Amino acid sequence: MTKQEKAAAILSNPRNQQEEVQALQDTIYVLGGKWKLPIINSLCNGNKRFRDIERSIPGITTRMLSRELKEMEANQLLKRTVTPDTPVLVEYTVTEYCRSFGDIILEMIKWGKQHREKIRGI
Amino acid sequence: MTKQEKAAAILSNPRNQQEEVQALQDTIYVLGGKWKLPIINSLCNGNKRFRDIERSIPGITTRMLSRELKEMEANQLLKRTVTPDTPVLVEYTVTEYCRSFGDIILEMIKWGKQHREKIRGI
DNA sequence: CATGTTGGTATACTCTGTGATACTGGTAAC
DNA sequence: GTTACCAGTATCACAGAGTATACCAACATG
Repeated sequence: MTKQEKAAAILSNPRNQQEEVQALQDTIYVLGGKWKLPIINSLCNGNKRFRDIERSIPGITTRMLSRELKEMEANQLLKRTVTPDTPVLVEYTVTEYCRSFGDIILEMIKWGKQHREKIRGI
Repeated sequence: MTKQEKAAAILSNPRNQQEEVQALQDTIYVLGGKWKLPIINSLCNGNKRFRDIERSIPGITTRMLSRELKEMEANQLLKRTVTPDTPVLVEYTVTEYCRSFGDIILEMIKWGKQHREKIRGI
């Protein structure tokens, strides 16, 4: 490493840190709250209908689910499809964009499982 | 797949889903809020002292930082070390346990960066 | 024809996470 | 001796996230 390279590294390091904090905070903002990740997870697990999603997420209320679904639809994280047969069928599906959270969700599930084992193990 | 295997798969599937939602919600609970992940990230980046951590996280207030550090210390996510030289030196470091969030944080930073690029690209 | 399901909305309430501001006691630097 | 840094604490205040409960219209099931 030359002198200039060192200097560049030193100077660029704080910028990278700033960038990373920024990126992290952005993600936290988009996924904010108790419910968005569980909803995405539920959809990815094949649940498409309102009541199915509701039942698959312990603790969520219809109001919260309704609000979050709306917000996430507005943010292009999922698609709402109405099939006007009788009875009307409403289906929610994740967008490709939303699928990009897959790795985060998997890591979080992994952590949660390990955590439980650890606690149980004590 | 035999009949029994199929049945077992069908029966075990909902249980796995339940388990996964549970794990996900546990993780969300532990990492809840705007600040815990940025704080862990900051510590992992080498910041140890209160004001350094504070400066490294845009938007955080001393009050929030103080609260979160206390809570995280109580939950064994980090260690507080006081060196009673004059002036007193207080240092925070992550525990091994806390390091297990590393993968989640990396995935979230990755997502945040891609998100920014995507938005900039439009 | 009473009951249950679906896809939600309406209203009212709690509460806590977060922010803004100020302050403290000790040390160090200028 | 005034200013600045460290490691926080103390109050106050608020929006909005989340909860609880009830309700609706349309259809299906027994």
